[in-house]
Amino acid sequence: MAAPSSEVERQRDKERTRAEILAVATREFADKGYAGARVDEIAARTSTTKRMIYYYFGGKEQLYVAALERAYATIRSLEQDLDVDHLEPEDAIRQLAELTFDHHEANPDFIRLVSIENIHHGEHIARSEALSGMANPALDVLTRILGRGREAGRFRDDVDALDVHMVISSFCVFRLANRHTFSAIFGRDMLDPARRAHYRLMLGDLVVEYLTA
Amino acid sequence: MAAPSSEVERQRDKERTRAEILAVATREFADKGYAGARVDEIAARTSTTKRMIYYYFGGKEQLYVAALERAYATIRSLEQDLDVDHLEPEDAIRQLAELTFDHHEANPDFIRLVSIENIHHGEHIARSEALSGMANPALDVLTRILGRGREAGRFRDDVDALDVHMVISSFCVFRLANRHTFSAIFGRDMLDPARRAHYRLMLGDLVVEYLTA
DNA sequence: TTTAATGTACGAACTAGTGAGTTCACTGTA
DNA sequence: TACAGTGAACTCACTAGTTCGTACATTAAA
Repeated sequence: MAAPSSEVERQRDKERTRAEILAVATREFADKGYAGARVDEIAARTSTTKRMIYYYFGGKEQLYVAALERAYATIRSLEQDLDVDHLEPEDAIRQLAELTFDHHEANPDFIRLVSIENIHHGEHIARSEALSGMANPALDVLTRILGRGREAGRFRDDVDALDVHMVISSFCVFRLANRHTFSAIFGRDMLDPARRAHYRLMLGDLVVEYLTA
Repeated sequence: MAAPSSEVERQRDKERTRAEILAVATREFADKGYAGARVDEIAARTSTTKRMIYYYFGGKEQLYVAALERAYATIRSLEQDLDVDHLEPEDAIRQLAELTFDHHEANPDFIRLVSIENIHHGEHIARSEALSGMANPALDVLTRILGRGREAGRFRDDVDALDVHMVISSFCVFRLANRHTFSAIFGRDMLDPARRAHYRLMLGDLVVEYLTA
């Protein structure tokens, strides 16, 4: 048979097992919340057993923190490839906002994990060294864009990068995180594909009009 | 002794007991989430017993729904006394936004319950007749303001009241719902009283500049 | 052969919910 | 006015089922 000595088709694979547990746990925690998620359920959805969860992660809480850390790391790495320094400040802001819009929409589990972590008063993220120090690359980009816009006299100067980031995040996060109650009360699905372009444009207009006022 | 026949100091009081359970349950669910909240803990924090929770509400889930319904009703009643029809559209919008800002800040438990309900995919709110139909009075006000602004040629016409409501809610909800992770990652407390006026003004500017662009 | 990785079975603690009985306020009746 | 009757409000103790975590045995790989 084919190469049994190489990396192909290993039955016992530390990384593979860890990664599978983490992926399943992320889905489960994002779906049910920390208290609502069940370790036995997570184990059942993997090809391994509950014993392995405790072997690799130590316990339910550490598994949750690991899932949270991985989710943040994923989003951060996506933000890395953001190159808008060659654009006009208005266009750069717009592109940054739209990238955030796209990332959030493409990663609903991340949004849900963040909501869940906030329900728990951010106690885990505050304790995690990997997360509490993790800077946001998008913020540096934003700082540069704002600086260029202000120098050119085109942007207002009573807000900083974090304020603008907050506005963009608010919009993108709300659209995902609160869609269920919003839909139940107002009968409008904020994630309806037919409305996507409208919201995306709206966010860009919102931020740019505010900054250039 | 004084009037034993009147309403004073009743030991057995249906309404009082129900209300106390509901108040404690609201705090507990808002604090721990649905799955994280403990019926025994809720009972312990009341002056009555767990049996009474089942006697009056039927079960944990019905208690949660009752707490959610009461929270929404409270917010809606606050929105009732909103009279801005005499103001210029720009000022009216600003005042509406600031009222929402104030209400959300004053009712963190409501925001948390909504977050929690969204984690549960809004399954309870969708089933609740009391909630799924409950219209938002602020939305009617908003519709009128937008109409006046558009007629006067001062507001853009590519957004409806629900879109504007969404922007305002996004900002106000995010500031409360995500403050823990935001603070852990960026080191800025969005609820710092010193920054309150700045955010309040920022929200008004944001919406007005967008609408009048 | 040694050790890392894995599976099975189990237990201690917790948790939602209930069965059964008690107390209290009030009402009609003698 | 005394009092038995009644139903709502309430207490206590218990159980059936769940859930996290682990002891112990086993297997594959180095």
